[in-house]
Amino acid sequence: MARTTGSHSDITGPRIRATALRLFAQSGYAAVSMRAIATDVGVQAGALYNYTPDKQSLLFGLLQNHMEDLLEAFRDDASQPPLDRLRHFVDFHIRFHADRPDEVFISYMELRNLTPDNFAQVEALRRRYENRLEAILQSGADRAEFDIADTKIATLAVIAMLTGVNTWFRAGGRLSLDQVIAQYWNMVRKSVVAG
Amino acid sequence: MARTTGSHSDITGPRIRATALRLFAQSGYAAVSMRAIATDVGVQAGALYNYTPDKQSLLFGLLQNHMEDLLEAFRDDASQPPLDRLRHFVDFHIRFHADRPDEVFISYMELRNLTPDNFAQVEALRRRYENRLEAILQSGADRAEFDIADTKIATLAVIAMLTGVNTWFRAGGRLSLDQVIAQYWNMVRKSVVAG
DNA sequence: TTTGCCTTTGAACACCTGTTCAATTAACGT
DNA sequence: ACGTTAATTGAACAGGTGTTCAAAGGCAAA
Repeated sequence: MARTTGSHSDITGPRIRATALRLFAQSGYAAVSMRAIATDVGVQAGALYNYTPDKQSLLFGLLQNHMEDLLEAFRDDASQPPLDRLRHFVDFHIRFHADRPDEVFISYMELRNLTPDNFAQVEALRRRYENRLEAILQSGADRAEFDIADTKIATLAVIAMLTGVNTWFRAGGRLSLDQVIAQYWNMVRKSVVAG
Repeated sequence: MARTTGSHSDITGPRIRATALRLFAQSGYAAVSMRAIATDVGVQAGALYNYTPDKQSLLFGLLQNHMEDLLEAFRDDASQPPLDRLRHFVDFHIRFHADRPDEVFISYMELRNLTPDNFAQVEALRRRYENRLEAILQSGADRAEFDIADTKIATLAVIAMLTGVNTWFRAGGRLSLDQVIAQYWNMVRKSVVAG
């Protein structure tokens, strides 16, 4: 056999990326072989190389796409009051990440499996996202509406707290996403507003 | 050659565990071969099997030790006011974790490389640690000194926030550990105390 | 100095790794 | 219907994987 019936790059390409994402999240980049991805998709390992130059690019593409989607999806309006902007950030961050558990997971776990160049690119994108939050916190601190000792640390603290939702939240669990967001918003708000 | 001069299990054993810890943290469990560990220690791969039945046990032992050390090191005094107990927790958690970056790292990253049985055991230890914090938050909520919607979520939120310190803190950086702890304590305190 | 134990070597086992490429065949435009 | 292009196979490559074990030799007690 060679080319198989129904085969098409518009179908195989996305399926390879989706499978790689799922398997990387499940078992880790190093533990997933190209043959395992191929078998799951239903092709031979060689066929993967029509869609990625190598395994590393497959991982990098997934992380890069995720970070770019994240940056593009977040809309901030600097003309709004800082507290409103912060609430929007908390709501957006939890919702966006809850929708993409696998992407979020590999974005944190597989960074060290990127080549130095690829790592630097993904890291730059993440820094840009963090800066968006820091700008909000800084704006609130400037107007004395927030009481924050160090905006850099507060940024990292808030993001770590919010992203932590992904380690335990499952749709259909004890709490709805709205309830979760409400409580996290309460905690974030109280932790930064001026007394 | 067979047995080498100066070889002794009291020396080789700890060195193997220390090397495994460092390499697992650096590159990930799946990416580190037994031969890589052996080479770093200065022995042949076969020698490792005098000290561990297999690679999996090497990882499990490291995680189990870390969690048991953590549980044993944390001292809580239920007769103290909740706010004092919480401050002690924040201080302890950040300090203990800052001292053991590699252990903390693999405890979060390599959980999925444990067999189901080993995973369950480590997870149980972690749950016990989380319960210690939840008891503090619950105690404060019971006395209306804390305002917390759901203590389970608040527990996870606080731990995620505090453990996040390890992703960026490096001794000798812009801020001292004391400064970091002070700011995190501020944020945690404000996020849970009753208004 | 001899004896027996402890520790390590080094080779071997069976199998898996990422990647390449000529051959083969389906799909598509004319 | 034909010719071109796109997609896939399947074998091959060179090397790496965790693990086992007989043989070897340093070590400590008698």
